[in-house]
Amino acid sequence: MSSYDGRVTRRLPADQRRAQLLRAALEIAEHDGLGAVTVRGVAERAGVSLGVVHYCYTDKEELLRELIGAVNSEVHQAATAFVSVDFDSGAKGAEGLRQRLYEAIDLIWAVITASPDRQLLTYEIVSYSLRTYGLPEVGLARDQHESNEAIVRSVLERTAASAGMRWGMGLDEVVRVVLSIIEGIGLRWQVYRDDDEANELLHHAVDLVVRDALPVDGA
Amino acid sequence: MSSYDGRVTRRLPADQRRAQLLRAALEIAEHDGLGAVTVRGVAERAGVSLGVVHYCYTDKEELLRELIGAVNSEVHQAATAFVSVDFDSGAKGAEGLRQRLYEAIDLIWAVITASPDRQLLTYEIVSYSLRTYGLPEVGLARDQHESNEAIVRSVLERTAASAGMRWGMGLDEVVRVVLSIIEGIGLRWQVYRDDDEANELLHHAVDLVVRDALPVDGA
DNA sequence: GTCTATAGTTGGATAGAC
DNA sequence: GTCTATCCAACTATAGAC
Repeated sequence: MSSYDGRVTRRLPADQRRAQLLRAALEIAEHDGLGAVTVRGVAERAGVSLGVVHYCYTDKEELLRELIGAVNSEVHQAATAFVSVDFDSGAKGAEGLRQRLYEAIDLIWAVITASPDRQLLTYEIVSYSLRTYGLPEVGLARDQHESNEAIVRSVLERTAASAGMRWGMGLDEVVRVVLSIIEGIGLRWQVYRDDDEANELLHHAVDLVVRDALPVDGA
Repeated sequence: MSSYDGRVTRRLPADQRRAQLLRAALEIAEHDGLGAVTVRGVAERAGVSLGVVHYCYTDKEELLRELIGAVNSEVHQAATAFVSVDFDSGAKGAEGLRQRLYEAIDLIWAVITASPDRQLLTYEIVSYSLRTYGLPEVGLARDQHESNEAIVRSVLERTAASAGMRWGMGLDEVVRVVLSIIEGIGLRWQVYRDDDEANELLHHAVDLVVRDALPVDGA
């Protein structure tokens, strides 16, 4: 028996099987949507028999839960990678801040649009979590938002500091507003797939937000 | 045979059956998600035999297509109703504009949060349209956005005019940015369901946007 | 023209083989 | 410990009854 990528994989230890199955599930979810993930489909894609999936995962829900966890973990990883990006160079003042934010937003946007299907999947995860577990336990959906919030916070904090500015409405508030704007533009982009428009909107958004920044006392 | 609401409905003309079935489908979609809509479930909820659904709708896809159309049509109706809301009274200038926008955003937000499940359904419709029909024909998903865009445009146009202001970055651009902000905050609200936070974010967003407004020449 | 009874497919889960 | 063969439920769709 051989898996979809040609490797012969008879009798693998459960740990490696789980990883292989998870990868197959992720590919299906990304390509055809979370709703298209079936136990049978995952087995087929991984080139194993149906029961193998149920040997590695007690039921479908556990598989999906792990799938969502994997997506969140990748989002989190991308977020932490972002913290090491440098925004220290450039002019001081509002104009310097604007330039830094343009740069940052271009980077963030590049990550988002690199995989539209993956991005769409994250929206589906939100729906799924809300519909399946309800409000009490939407933790799965929140993890994503918190990672994204960390990126935005890091960017807004450091760009402002290095430009000698501070946020008028308070860091937490700007962070949430900016994150919402990005998410909203992301949603709109899913529907229209107009890269130029999205880029324009993001820059307009930066322009609006920069107006909230004030010089730090004594700068 | 009696339907779920108690009315006896044997041998109804197809038109009325279609309407009844559509309503049942909508209720299921709203309550349990678009993915939970099954031909059987719709039949059961409407209190009719399974085949009746297939007599009224050739297949499940046609039913879903009509369901989405119905949702879009309701969104559109809500949008047009909004055009008759009056923003003509109040002070001139930036402060007057801000007050008008607060008022308008509160109204819009009330509509959105009146039915969270319905709101979540609209996100699911976007995913479904994209996954099922692909980019070539996402018209179904775009209809919603266009209705919403019409509301926002109408509001921004009239509030500014009546406050004697104009939009610095151009009406089309502000409209798209504001719509994106609202959608983004809506998405965030789905995850956190924090009414106070959402309200605060919306007001912050208004504050940012108002800074873009300029007095009209000769005002 | 409207609805019932039936068929065929796909899905999740398990008992038992190796 | 790992996988195969089998089961049963739920789904979409149709043929034919009234």
